[in-house]
Amino acid sequence: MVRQHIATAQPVASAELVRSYHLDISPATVRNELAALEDLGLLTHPHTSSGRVPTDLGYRYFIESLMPRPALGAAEELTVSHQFQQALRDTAAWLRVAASSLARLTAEASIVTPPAAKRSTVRHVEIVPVHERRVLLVAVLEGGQVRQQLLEVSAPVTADQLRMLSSRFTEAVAGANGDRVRDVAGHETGAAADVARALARVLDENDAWHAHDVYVDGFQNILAKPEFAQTERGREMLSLFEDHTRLAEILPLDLGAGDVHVSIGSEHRLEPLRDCSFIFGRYGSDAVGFVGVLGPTRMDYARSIGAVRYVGSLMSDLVRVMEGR
Amino acid sequence: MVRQHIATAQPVASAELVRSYHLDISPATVRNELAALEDLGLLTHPHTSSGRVPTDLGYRYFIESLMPRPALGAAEELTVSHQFQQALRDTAAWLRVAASSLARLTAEASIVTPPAAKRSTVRHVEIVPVHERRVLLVAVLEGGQVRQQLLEVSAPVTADQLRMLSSRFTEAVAGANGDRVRDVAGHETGAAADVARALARVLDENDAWHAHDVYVDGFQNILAKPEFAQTERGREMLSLFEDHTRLAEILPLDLGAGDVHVSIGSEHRLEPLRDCSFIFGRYGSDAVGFVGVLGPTRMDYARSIGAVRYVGSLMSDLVRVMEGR
DNA sequence: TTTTAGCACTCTCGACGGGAGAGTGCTAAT
DNA sequence: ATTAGCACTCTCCCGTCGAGAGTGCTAAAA
Repeated sequence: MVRQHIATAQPVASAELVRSYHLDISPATVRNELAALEDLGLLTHPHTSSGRVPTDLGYRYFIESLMPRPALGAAEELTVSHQFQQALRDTAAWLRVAASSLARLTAEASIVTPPAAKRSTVRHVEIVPVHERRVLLVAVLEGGQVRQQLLEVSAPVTADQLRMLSSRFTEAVAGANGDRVRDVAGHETGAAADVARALARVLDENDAWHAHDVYVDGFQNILAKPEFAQTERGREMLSLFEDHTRLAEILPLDLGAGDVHVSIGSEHRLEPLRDCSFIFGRYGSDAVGFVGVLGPTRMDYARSIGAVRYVGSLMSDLVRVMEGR
Repeated sequence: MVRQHIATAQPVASAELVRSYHLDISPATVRNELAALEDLGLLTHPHTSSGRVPTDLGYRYFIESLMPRPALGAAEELTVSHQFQQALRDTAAWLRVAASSLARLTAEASIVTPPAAKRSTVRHVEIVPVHERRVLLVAVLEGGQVRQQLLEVSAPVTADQLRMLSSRFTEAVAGANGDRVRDVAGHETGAAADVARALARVLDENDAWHAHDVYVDGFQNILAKPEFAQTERGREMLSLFEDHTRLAEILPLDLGAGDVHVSIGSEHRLEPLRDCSFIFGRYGSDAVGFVGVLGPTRMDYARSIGAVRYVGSLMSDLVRVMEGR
């Protein structure tokens, strides 16, 4: 009840509450109640005589106990799912669309990580000639990601040889992970060995947490919020945003499928982002990735959680399509 | 001489100039000179009694006439080229590396657009099965970009059929542009026609100016500058930064190869970015893209121009490698 | 026992003002 | 042509003050 009003502004006063909710009790009564909540640690004062502000604990309590079941409107869901439909074909656009949808829905900053398999395996390999001794290795992974790698081979190869090599390789390594591909490399010589080693490396890199390909969007929304008018805090947040390697610090890697993780203010480990909250959801099953939003502790949790959950489910659908199910 | 000092701070005063350059003339003399420059329109006052600030025209004159030949230090060039070496294999990382190098070198925000051919042509086509009637079309374009597209075919196809189709297609459309591929599509039926149509669409999309895949970096640097401490202006710039479609407004599309285009303050068309400058360079020959930095009018032009030129030349090298030369 | 009115108290915020400092423009002397 | 001197004009940084908002507490009312 209290926080609802917080979601739109400044500290909130007792008289303001009775006015905006048409309560037929006096401000004094409300003050007593608020004082009680303050004793419980759910609210604070910025200074002795000013409205109340929820504490992190207060927000937590709000989310757990009194928040309406988070959900987007049907019309909004339709808009977003429509956008996903549009992007269905263009697999490279999925993450971008997810990030931008999330940013627009929540009016916060959004983060989307690519789906990462615990152990990537190959579905198809193609070796495309570029120049005499230079080839482009294109690997389609189980899960549909496409990885490319430019490489020099130790001996010149013809287009025909590459074609044969490609199909032989696809047979040999289909379904194989990095280690298995390395085994195969051991039995090959010349250009074939070069290619196999490169392929193994691609798979390994794909297994590691890679900070590239993380999509972010909507940072504008953050700078527009009054609490970030003083740039200091905005800068801090932006640096987290641009340096994707640091994202690993806040991703809830142990999150269960379909769950949504909310981290409020001081609950997370990032000192300079004390009064920011993160909301993350997981998508996918074999290969998992994260979608999330990032905003001030004062944010519309119901809406954001709903948006994260919905976009996460859409991403899961897409991944499922790509996994051939 | 004057601007040098500007590059580090606030309006600059006459006495300050004699002090920092150990001139053996008096402040009054300097004042007379400055007043003369002001009459020429190269300098202004923020208010009647405060140091001089260069006008856009002043910066322009500085760049054209008195700036030292822009160049990076050998050590810096080495660092950057080393980073490019690292990323040589990973074609998907090129743009990212370029953007981050530029941002770091200049301490401004950077923008890198992917290489776009006037008329994309195909080098290799591969059709990978995903599900019974769902396939992933992977197209390697002349110039080495890899494009993927997920599509439903009207009739079920087997993996063997796809393999044959892939190699037949690669023969049929190698070197072809969108229109030619569409011709081919006309002679095909069933799944083959579906694939050909999709391929033509991919090529067309690639020819159009596409705002995705634009890499930006270093926006932190901008927020750190004192002139952007008030968020308003920073927001304006960030919105340009996040909404890549708007970038088309400022790209100097007619730029000659190897040239660097500098746009200072009011010289460009973007009203809200009155006191920002852009520096853009072009890279590539068949397929061209842009690298650029974006900062306040008060920026280190020598350094930035040098950095843009150097990173542009490295990108040209990479593109040349990919074009098989 | 709970609610409420009343009131003193506290803290923020914007306006006002004055003084210091920085820097210029001008004039007259060198 | 250069320079010293000086008046003048801004900005910027306090300190003060009053208005306004909102609380906490106490005592009365329900």
